[in-house]
Amino acid sequence: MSLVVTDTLADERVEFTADGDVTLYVCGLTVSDDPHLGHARLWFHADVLHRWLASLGYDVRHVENVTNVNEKITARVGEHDEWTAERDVAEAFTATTFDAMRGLNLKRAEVYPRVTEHVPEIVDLVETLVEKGYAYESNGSVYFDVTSFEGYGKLSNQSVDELEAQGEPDERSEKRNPADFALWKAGGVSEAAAREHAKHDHGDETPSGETWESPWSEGRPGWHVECSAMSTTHLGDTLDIHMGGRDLVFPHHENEIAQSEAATGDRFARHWLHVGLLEMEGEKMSSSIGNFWTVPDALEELGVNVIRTFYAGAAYRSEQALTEETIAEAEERWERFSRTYERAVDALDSVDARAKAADEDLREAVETARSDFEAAMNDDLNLREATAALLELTDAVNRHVDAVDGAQAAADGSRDAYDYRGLREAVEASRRSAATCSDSSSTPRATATSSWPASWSSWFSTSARRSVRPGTTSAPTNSATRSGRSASRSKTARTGRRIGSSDSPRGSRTVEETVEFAVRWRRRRRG
RNA sequence: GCCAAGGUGGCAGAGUCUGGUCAGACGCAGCGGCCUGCAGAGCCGCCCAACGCCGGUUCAAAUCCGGCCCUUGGCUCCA
Repeated sequence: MSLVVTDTLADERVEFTADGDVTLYVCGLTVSDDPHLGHARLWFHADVLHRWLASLGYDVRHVENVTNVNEKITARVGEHDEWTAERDVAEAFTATTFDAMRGLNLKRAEVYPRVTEHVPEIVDLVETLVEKGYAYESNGSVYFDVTSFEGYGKLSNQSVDELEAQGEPDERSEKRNPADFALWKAGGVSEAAAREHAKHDHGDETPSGETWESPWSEGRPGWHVECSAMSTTHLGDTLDIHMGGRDLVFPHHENEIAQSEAATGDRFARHWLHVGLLEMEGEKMSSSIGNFWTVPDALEELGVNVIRTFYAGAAYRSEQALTEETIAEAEERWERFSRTYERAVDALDSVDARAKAADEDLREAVETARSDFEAAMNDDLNLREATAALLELTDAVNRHVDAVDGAQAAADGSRDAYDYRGLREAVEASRRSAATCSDSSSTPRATATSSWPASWSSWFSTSARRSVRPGTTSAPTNSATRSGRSASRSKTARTGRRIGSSDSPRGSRTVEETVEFAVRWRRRRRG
């Protein structure tokens, strides 16, 4: 059985094939703010894809860019005393981004390239495009001529004619066509742009950002070119998979295809995977809308286990709703996994676990779960279905342990036995099904019980044990106590949860307050 | 207006490619039972019945075709 994925460019489900190794490029973050759960949704699904491909035997070469040149970053220069330049701001948010990724237990990419370290490659790429006649210089800036690239619009199904008709003709524009896009922009960040994105008052000194020398002008890289330059540098001309948020299909990814394929003459990406948006009250979670929940805050509040379980509740290509209810569901699911895990471990370790005891129901459930899980994952990484398969297995494990416990408790004093092999196979099946390695340090008990904790929890977390018995975990992170508290938290205590970055200018808000904010914002926006 | 993704039960969310097994998965919420001193957890059952609307194709449509309505994202700057 092989993996099938939904490919945006082909506009259909296609069988994924590659020989030996897979090059995976994930369209990463612009580090102008704390990462939020919307960003993390992409990271999580890229992580699962990475793990699943590895389990299928591929050597995954995963690259994820860090865009650290942007006017939104520049706009925040001066917000704190130590933020004296664009790089300072970018470094601060790169650090919080990496912390967040670490906290979410993501497998590391091979490299996280930064724009600032790839300006020569970007200049090379732009020069190639100019030489080949796909780009032109205008007042020190360089633009890509969309009419020169035959396939322009093929990813987003737009025609150049339509795009041209939509654009506002501007006599003063440096562009030949309204739909052309910048590859190199002369000068620094404009005052208007710096002001628009600023969260504080610049006073007399409006920051203009870093600039670099180029054959055309001292200026800044264009808006889509960094992904082309960095992916090509690290993974070659043709990527196996290019992954990103659905909101980036146009123009970002469309432009990446145009400039990359025009420059190399080769296909840019064999497969395009787009992750659906995370919605909050019907709108996408977005820094600019303000309806966001930062990853650090969510980790603090929910713990990594619940967050990953939440993401596993919907397929990558679907949109997903973040509400009190959907979070509560993830908490319930995670706690259910954890409890069942505890019971299975206790039963396996018990003196009443016998190799000769056999529970056909359990063993059949193991087989079913194993094949259902694999089928679901291969079917376009259907995580909700895959999770369902594991939950069916928890049913069977609980049935088995219940039955034995029931017999033990019977007044007749008989001694019934746990199906050691069945339970152990549940462990093994889960491991093979999930086929992922755990990055976590193992507790002694986890080692003794083979890989169940590693496999089950690896989809969701670092260690299943934390959630139930925080005291026994060997990993000294605060998510241990966090999860432990979460397990015992009453339902009423869940309401009124604070969301939003606590140190953001907006301050901390409840869900209700954020929703109110979003509604007001939308009204204002639509006049 | 244009392009894209969607509109499935109280919620959430699979299924739509390859029409029938889909009155329908898994989970949450709700109800009942078992278990338990009680509760929780766990197990079993129920939840009396959902495929945006209209038309078409077909023996048969959530699934194909056409039209319409609605939601979200993108289409200006910016990555």
